[in-house]
Amino acid sequence: MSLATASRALHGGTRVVTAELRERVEKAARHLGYTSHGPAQALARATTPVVGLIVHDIADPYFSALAIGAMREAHESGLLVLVCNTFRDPLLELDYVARLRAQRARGVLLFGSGFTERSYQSKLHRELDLLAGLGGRVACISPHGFTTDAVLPDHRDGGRLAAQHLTDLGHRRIGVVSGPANLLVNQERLRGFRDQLRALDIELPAEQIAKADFTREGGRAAAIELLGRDSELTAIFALNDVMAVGVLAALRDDLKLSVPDDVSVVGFDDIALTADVQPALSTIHLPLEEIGRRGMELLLDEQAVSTRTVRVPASLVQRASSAPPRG
Amino acid sequence: MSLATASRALHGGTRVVTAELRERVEKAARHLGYTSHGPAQALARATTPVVGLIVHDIADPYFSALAIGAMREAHESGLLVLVCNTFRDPLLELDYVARLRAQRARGVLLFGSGFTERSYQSKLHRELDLLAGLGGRVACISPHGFTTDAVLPDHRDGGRLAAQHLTDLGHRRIGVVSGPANLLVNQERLRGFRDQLRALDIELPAEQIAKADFTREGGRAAAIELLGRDSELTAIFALNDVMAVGVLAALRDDLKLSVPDDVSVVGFDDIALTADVQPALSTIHLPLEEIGRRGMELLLDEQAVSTRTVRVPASLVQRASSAPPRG
DNA sequence: TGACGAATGGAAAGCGCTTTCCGGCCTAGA
DNA sequence: TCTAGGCCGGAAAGCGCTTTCCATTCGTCA
Repeated sequence: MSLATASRALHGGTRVVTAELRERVEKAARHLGYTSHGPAQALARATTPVVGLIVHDIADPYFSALAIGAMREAHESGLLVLVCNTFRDPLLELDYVARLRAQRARGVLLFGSGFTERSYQSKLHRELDLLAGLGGRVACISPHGFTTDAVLPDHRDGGRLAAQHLTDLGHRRIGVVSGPANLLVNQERLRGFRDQLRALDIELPAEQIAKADFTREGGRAAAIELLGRDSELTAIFALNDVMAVGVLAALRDDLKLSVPDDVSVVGFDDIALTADVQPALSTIHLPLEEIGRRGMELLLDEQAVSTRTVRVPASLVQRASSAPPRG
Repeated sequence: MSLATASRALHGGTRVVTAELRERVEKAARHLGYTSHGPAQALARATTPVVGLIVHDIADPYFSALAIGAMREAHESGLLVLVCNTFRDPLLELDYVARLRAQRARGVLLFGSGFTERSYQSKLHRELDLLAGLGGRVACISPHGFTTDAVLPDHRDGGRLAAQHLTDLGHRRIGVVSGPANLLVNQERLRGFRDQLRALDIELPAEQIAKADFTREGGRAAAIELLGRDSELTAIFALNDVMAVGVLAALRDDLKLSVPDDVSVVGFDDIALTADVQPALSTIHLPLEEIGRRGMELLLDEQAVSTRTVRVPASLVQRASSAPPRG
């Protein structure tokens, strides 16, 4: 019996084989402890069963929620997922795209936000173009500064909703804990927030904005700074939940202020456990797992006639951390 | 110029090449937009630059904390990580090991716990043996029912510490929210807890143990059940933090009981945000990221003379959710 | 019963790379 | 000036598979 026959029996492929023969081959394979050689198959078939996922930090609940959605979808298509953790380093991101290309990944799904720097964007774009030239597909979540298939949560409107919520409650002097200024998502969220305030003729001077990285500790430090600069603030909007949790910690542990009595807090993303923190966090909800799933769907759906965009609305979830300002 | 020369220039490999030549080749490669073909390299070199990570649920902070540690280590060795999410399905786990073997992954790192079923264990063991026969390495976190390189957090002692803590506070009637009975980690933690109680002549009747899956909702339902069965319980020990958060939610939202005044709660793992929940959770700390890192270290360190075992101690972190029983 | 077509097994050509082996060139020592 | 030894570039084999192309066999219809 030849290799050709065996290959056909094992994978069907172009031609069908008698059930009896397949049976026989499979038994022999099992008996010999044979395992097909993936790289060789990839070479011969000119395709691999793997896709790449690029995340900034898989330990961040935001990314892991997106990831689980994407992985579920990938699993349903029988694909393996190479998870690339950039540790928020743009250079590493570029490097990973190149490596995924070398691995001939079917596609690359970019999570997290792109950076605003033009040079970064064009470099990344070039890497992705090379990938596409090799037949790889590309999709991303949130804007990355160039056009590809993308799932676009409405960050802008989310920011707007947060402003509306806080102003509806009566807040006028609101601090903002912003993430890194060069992240596109961050910009969008902030822009929506500011637009809404402006529509109501409320000021948002620079002193009321504090920068932090997207971490709990960053949020904590930023909150302390904000209230140090202006103790009259009655509310704080954190541009993501992880930082919002830090803000709550600062208020509770460092500043001994009560939330929402002294200060209201609103976050963004609605990650897991936001309902369980102290106090339960009001936030802008994004269906993260669903977003991840849709992203992978886009990546795997070959019928791309043109660039597709899936818009996902944001919504407000009011919990215990926001209330009308005291007095 | 031949392919051989180019290959040597690009990767060094067995022989060194003039700097000038390398320069020239690299420029040409860049100019042509050349990207090496990973699968072909893998075939020729008989090795791949990828390792596999098997997790039950990457969105669970326990696993994502382990994962980030492992990924950091893998990145330092220039390896790509294939993350396989089993969705807690043992069959899928077996399937993933087989697929990683087919992909000729350098090694497979198993997170999470093994199941107690003998048939599962022997099947998994067989898959892993085949992998090892192909030169792949294997390591795991927590016991899996067979011997490999392993990082073994002291689950037993963690359980013991939890019991000691609660009994030291004066609790005698303690409920336990257990995870699936067929998970080895779960067994170990419970055993340690029970041993310590027994040493103090305290009963732990079956009615004081409620089973749940390892989720927040599971913990919540289990807490309601436990207190329904015995309203005199003064404390609850949840076998992991995710369930403990569910227990807190049940107490707060469903049963309107105060923690720790009415009921004390202790968790296990010390995942992110446990300090931020309401009230801050007393728990058994495990250095998760470090554990993940050590696991990958074991996996990548080829010098394995014999099976290596890294033991990691557990420790108590007392926060606000545990206190002496009322009156 | 003969011949034609369908169906099936096998030989062989690659897929894109690495690496061994060989041959030519250059340097240095006699 | 001649030769031995060291270097370096290139040809070619081979990694393990898939798939095309042929050859063969079988079934069927005239």
